[in-house]
Amino acid sequence: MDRRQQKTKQAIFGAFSRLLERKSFGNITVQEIIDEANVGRSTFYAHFETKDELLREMCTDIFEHVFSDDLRQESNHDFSHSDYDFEKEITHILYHLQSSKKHLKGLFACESGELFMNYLKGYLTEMFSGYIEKEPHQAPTEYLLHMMVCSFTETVRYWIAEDKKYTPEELTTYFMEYIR
Amino acid sequence: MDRRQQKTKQAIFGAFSRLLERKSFGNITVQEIIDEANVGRSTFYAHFETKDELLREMCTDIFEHVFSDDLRQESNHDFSHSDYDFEKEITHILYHLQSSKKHLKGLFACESGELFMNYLKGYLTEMFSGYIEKEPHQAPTEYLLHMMVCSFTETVRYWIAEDKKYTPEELTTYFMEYIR
DNA sequence: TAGATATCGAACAAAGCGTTTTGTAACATA
DNA sequence: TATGTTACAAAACGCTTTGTTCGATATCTA
Repeated sequence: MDRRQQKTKQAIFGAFSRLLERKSFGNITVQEIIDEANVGRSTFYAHFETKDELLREMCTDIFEHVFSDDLRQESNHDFSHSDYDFEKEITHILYHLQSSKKHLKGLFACESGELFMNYLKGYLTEMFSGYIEKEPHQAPTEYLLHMMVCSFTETVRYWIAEDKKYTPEELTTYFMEYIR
Repeated sequence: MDRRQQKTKQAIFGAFSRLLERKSFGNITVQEIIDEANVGRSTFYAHFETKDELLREMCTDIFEHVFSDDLRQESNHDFSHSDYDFEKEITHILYHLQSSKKHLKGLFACESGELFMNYLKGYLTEMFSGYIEKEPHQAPTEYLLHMMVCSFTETVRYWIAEDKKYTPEELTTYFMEYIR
């Protein structure tokens, strides 16, 4: 890929990410993005059809980067016999997320987070479904799965948004204690 | 208040709510709202300065309606000795929410939900803080509070979004089981 | 009924969007 | 190093949406 294209794309991603930290997605204009990124108008549209497309692409980029090696394992998650494996996987994911913290902050902070969140939730739903049903419960499995997935994304949100200084291991402990 | 104003405001609230069920807040135009509500352009702007203002006003309306009697109690929530009271309060809130289901669906369904969610979370944070610290725990209290609040809003979202046919009592049971 | 006021409808400027064009600079390659 | 290719900046464009204004009309209140 052309060096110029890389630079432009990175400039736009960076600018967009920075803007997302202080404004909601809906209130950010293309003009602001290209001003912040210092690229021409036509250049922006050469790379992205729309603002939504930019968001989508940034999300997939990050998601694929964060979960690339996990996805390669063909995600055969079966935690039915081992709490330890489950915890290890959680910590593993948190490490990945930590390394992408810079861009994630904007994505988790505001309304636009929905999109990346949905990627994450899709992945987690599959992963967590192996962990459920270990103990008998009244609530529908579907409900518990939904709640566990949301609890995890909210844990991450709590962690990222306020720059909480916990290690992935600490956070895993807290999370496991919460969902018991 | 003038009967015409009431009718107009209700027409706009209704139209907006219906649109929110099928489109995200950012993609709804004022034109669509006034077409759906069947009111003139100038009329809309006579009532609301902007689209965001409409959202804000609808949220406060619903929130105040749902929690009006609870708020009057000066919210002296102290559940330190009684799980029963806590459960009763939860069920109570769910009943209120159920009665406003129509408008809430749009607010919970999409990106715009953030605003109403934040009202709700503010209220719940105060309420839940009395329930925490009953058992010793490793995780920071702040974290647990955040998680409990989010768990509740997610429970409601799960309930509303998919028109799950649980009674407030059933849902309370599930929620209490989850947060234990 | 009379006076007040909410609404309608149309027209308007301003801002944002997405496209197109032209000239220039950075690139890959031979 | 020379050459063709590609990405970029800048400006102009038509279009959509926004938010305002104004006079005419319908509907309220008292």
